[in-house]
Amino acid sequence: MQALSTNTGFDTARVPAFTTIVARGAAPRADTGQNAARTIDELGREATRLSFGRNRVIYFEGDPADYYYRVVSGTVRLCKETEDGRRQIAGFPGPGDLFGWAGSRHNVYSAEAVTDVVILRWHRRTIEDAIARDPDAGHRMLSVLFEQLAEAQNHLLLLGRMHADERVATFLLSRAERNARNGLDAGRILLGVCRKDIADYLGLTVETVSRTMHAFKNRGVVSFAAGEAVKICDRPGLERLAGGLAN
Amino acid sequence: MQALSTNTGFDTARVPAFTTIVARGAAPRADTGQNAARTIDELGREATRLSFGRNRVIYFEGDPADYYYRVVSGTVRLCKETEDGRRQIAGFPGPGDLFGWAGSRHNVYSAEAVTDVVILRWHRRTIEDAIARDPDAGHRMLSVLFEQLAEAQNHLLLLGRMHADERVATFLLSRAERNARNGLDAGRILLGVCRKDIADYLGLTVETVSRTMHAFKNRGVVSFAAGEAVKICDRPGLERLAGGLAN
DNA sequence: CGCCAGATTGATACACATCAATTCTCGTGG
DNA sequence: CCACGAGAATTGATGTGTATCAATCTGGCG
Repeated sequence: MQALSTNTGFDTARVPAFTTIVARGAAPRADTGQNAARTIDELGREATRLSFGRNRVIYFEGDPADYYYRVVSGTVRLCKETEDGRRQIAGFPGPGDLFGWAGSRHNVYSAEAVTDVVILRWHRRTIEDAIARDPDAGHRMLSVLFEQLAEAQNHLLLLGRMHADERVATFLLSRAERNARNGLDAGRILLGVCRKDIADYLGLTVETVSRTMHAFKNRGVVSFAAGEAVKICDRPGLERLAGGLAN
Repeated sequence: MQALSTNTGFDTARVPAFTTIVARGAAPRADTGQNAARTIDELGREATRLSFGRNRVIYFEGDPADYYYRVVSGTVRLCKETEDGRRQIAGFPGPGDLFGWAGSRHNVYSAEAVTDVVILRWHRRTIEDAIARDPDAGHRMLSVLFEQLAEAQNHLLLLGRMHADERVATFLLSRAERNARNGLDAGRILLGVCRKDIADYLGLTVETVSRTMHAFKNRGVVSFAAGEAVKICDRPGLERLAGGLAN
């Protein structure tokens, strides 16, 4: 087991060359008071704090999955690509969200920085030790995983059976809800990811995403504001478009 | 906490009317020696043994998710439906596989019996108690979940970005591998589920599944045998069709 | 000001869905 | 043992939602 006594007991040995260690073992931001992440919070001192520039790779699909991560600031994308360039995005972890270590041996997806990001990283063993010490920590880790599994399974229905307009509406609503959870205005969505990322998350093309969003605008369901902001003008309408899958 | 001292300490109070309690707290079949399920095995005595006839519902999407299940025999489907009848299947748990309790509060998917099935059921609290007693049990539960999450994430790429022939080829190979894990002939696939279930798992229609499988047959990649059996004649060919996603 | 990546818009193509018959399979009863 | 029926699977003809290809537009930045 690693040294736990010092305030800054983090290792740098395994940090990939393209990463930069930004901070000492400071406590993670408490911006999202998600109870599910508490276990991780308590391990704040054992975390390595890393930052990645826009579009840098945090880890590759196929790499040994020995670490667990938490986003401090910025947005990450979890993605996977075929040789001929088709890409699927599984999710966009944001501040407070956990990701990584999603398989026994190797990562199933890559993780990349959508924006400049700051993340905390723990070795798998650190988490395992914490669970061994504190049974309650095990429950909380299980909760986190159950939530991620539920999210992935909802995503299956979207990709397998929903039409383009339902997919886009569902995406907009999920973004709005994320805003609400973070105490922001739920009526004004900051997308935070480009059209290509949205398309690859929804299993569509950029053209279809663009057309669908403009169709929503023309119907008066949303309007476009400064920057990448989308304003929800008719939430019930948007929910109807999402087909009752607004979660 | 429930009584643990008796050999047959299972409750019947919450068994839905359409289920039948078949057996006493007998040890589960050790047919699949998957280490990941060991935790559950050790709890065999606390399990309720249930059986369901073909197409009966084990639990509904939206029901409180208080139970965890293990398949003893038969095949289960995890599925979700829109009001207008579109259906997505997330997976087909078979002997030895765990399912259920996949969200904090409520089930995200329904579970139904594809064939006649026998399953073991534990209350969530039983699992939580086991984890509290035995830290190693927590790791094993986490492993199970990580595996399920990885499976779901692979399924995302299939549904979001793969063509019909790639989907079908991937499905056939995954069935073959399951056979191999269970000690059966990996060259002879017993589908065990009807075309509609395959279609809803792959995000296609029955017609497309049928056409694609026959196209494989005409190319000499597979051949059809008695019953629902499919014989793999050209495994490298099938793997090429799957597009390197044969897992 | 001019560059360039990202976004939009339009015209066309195509993979798969949909609709519509058959044909197969297998359990059941005469 | 065979006829029957019903659900499942196959096969064919046609439709359509979204991809693809191809410009054009926009906005941030050196």
